[in-house]
Amino acid sequence: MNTFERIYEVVKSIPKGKVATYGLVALLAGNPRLARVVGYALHVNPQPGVIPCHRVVTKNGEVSKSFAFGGENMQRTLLAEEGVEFLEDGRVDMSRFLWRENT
DNA sequence: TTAATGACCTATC
DNA sequence: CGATAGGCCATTA
Repeated sequence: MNTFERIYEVVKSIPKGKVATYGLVALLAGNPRLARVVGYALHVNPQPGVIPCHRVVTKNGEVSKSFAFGGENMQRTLLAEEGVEFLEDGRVDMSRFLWRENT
């Protein structure tokens, strides 16, 4: 199992209506320092539609600008459709929708 | 193998 | 609070 595949598995394991941070995915992937690699892995996104990259946000719950595959608004909309609420700052409500293993 | 890049995170000014 | 610098790991050329 390569690091990338592990990251993909983790990202795909993110339940609907919740969001995960790069650091969290990296942590579950094996190393908490893989945050950058996680972003890189999602960057290549070999399986769009299968990998909910829109559920991955930064630790601050903010969506990466470079992400904007269809506009930052797009990602927000997708998450909103899943039931994820947003703060007035335009960030995801990490305190409530941050994905956790034990919910 | 070396050098360079990155959808990050943390610390400091 | 906003901006800058450094560090971490893996991938790619």
